[in-house]
Amino acid sequence: MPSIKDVAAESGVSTATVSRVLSNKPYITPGVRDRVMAAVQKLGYRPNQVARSLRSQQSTTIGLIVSDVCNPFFTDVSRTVEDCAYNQGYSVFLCNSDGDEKKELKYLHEMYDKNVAGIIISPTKKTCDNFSRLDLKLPMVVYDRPIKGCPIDSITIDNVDAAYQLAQHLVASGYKHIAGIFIGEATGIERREGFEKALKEAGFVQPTVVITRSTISSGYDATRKLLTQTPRPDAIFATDNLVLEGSMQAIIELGLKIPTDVGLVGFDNVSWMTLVQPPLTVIRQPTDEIGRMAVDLIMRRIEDPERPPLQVILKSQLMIRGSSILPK
Amino acid sequence: MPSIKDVAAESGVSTATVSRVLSNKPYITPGVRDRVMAAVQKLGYRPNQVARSLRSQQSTTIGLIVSDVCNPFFTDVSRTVEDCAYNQGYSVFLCNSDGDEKKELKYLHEMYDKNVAGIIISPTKKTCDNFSRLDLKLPMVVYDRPIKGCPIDSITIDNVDAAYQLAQHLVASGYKHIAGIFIGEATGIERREGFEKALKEAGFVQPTVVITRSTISSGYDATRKLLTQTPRPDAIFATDNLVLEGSMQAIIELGLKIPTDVGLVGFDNVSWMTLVQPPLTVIRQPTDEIGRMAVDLIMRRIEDPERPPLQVILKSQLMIRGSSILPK
DNA sequence: CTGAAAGCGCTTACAG
DNA sequence: CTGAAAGCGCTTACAG
Repeated sequence: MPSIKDVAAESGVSTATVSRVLSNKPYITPGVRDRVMAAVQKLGYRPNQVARSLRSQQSTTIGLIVSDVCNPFFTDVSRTVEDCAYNQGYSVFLCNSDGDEKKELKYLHEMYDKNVAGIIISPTKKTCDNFSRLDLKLPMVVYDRPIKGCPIDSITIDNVDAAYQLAQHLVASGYKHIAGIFIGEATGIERREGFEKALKEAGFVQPTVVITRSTISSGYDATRKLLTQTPRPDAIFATDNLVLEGSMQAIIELGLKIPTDVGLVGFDNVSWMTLVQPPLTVIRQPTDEIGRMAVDLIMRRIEDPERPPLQVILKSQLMIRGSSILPK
Repeated sequence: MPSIKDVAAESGVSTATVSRVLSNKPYITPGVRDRVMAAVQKLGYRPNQVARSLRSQQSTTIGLIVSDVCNPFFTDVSRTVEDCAYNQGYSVFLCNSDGDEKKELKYLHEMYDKNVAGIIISPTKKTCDNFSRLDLKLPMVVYDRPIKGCPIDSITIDNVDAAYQLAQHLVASGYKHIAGIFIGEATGIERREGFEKALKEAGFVQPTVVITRSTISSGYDATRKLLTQTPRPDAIFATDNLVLEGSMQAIIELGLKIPTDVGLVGFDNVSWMTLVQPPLTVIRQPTDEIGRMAVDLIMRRIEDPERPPLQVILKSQLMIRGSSILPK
């Protein structure tokens, strides 16, 4: 592979000049620019990004840490991030933390070592709690989860309010014994808060709450347990699409009917949710907007490390469908 | 951030020795090793991967090109690739080609410029056809799609046979007018071949075949068209999970019943497919095995660029469910 | 077993 | 407007 030296030799200028032409620096004599470009063309020269990155201490890679790209919420966000990054000439490093802070930390360091331009992350609980101690000296944007005590660019939805509305909707539909399945961290805490608020306002003294992990199988287990106890809940509120999927599995297996035996609602609007019978009522998160905004914020942070951090709260949307409507 | 010079100064040895200790090179006096490690610890030194990569012409990054990470087949493969790579000390660069060879080529070059250790790719049609002309001089593993006229490590399933079995199953179930929806490239061609073979053997002279793109909406459109013409097909064979999802949408919208009005089968075993009524009959692809094998092959190729290429063909599995069983 | 020195392929003050 | 030279932070023959 030709290096910048070969291009310099071919076009009869110094490597400095070749570098300047290629970086679109000003003050180049037009004839020189043409000669350099011709040499580049002729040799099929492509600048070595590793050398460029080492020397300039910059790069065109951004790191993206999700808890699990197989969760459709994160899949969608990742896709949008990748698209937007691509449009800005950046590429992305994808890592799954699995909610494991060890893994997350290892990835954060690895990204740092590889000199990424910035990191977009949905952090684990520990990292959320101790964000200020992380101190990676790198442009960072947090999404999906709230960071405490540290001014940083972040993108979230109003989870308390969204959960509140979703639970209110169940109440308004006439369900009397509503159970919620949440995870004990991140968005789970806020969603639980909104859920409990709505139920208390409706006069349900002690709402049933189960804490679990964000997987299909734990949603399944939790739901099975809930629906085989007495009194049996007549509606289930699932904290996210994975738990919701597990819940639906369990309900079907138990031979119960949605929405009459059990109402079912949750978070995340995944395409299969309108294919099942009945279709599922959910809070739709604006995954596109989240991804787009994350790239936007990280780019602006890379450009100006000193600008004041932005806390963006995006609108979510209650999608009412058959799974939560009791026939009169 | 401390550099190797600082560690050398702190431990009273040369940078060469520090480098040797950190790369676990042999012939280090134990006392020296300890002093260096202590200095590393004390300073919190982390080797700069960019510098290391530039100098050694190696790296611990592998590139992964999928057509679209939002397609659950690719999501699953990507996740496994990331996991396996992580276990080997590698991280992954994820890119979506969208089946666009321009984008794909740009990414391939970018990966080359960033000095990745190797690339795992499900190539576009054009790249499949002209693989030998690509000539990136980089370890490569191809998956999902067949490469012609070029010995290269690859991982596929026997799509012709899988489709043959799936179509045979429809025939055996008693469907008489079976239509197939395929894409005009990649796996679509082979799946169509197996489909047509089974139908011809069953005496269906001219099987109905529609060519489309691999998206939910094009599956939807194709199915709507098929099911509103006369004679109406009594079964639909969808080339992948996205087309299958669109098909199901269309069938529901038209008010037709599966499996009685229309049988429905396809490729890819996605978790929602057992949640819908009736659950869908599909060919399950071993996404885990594919991802694991891809990383395995790329590692072995990185280790030994000269080893003879392997063409791995993995077993798929016919999962018979309610969507293709006509009641007697 | 260890160090001095060259060099990976660029960019960037500095000088002219 | 351009070039000579230094240097980003490592690794690696080479010599001892």
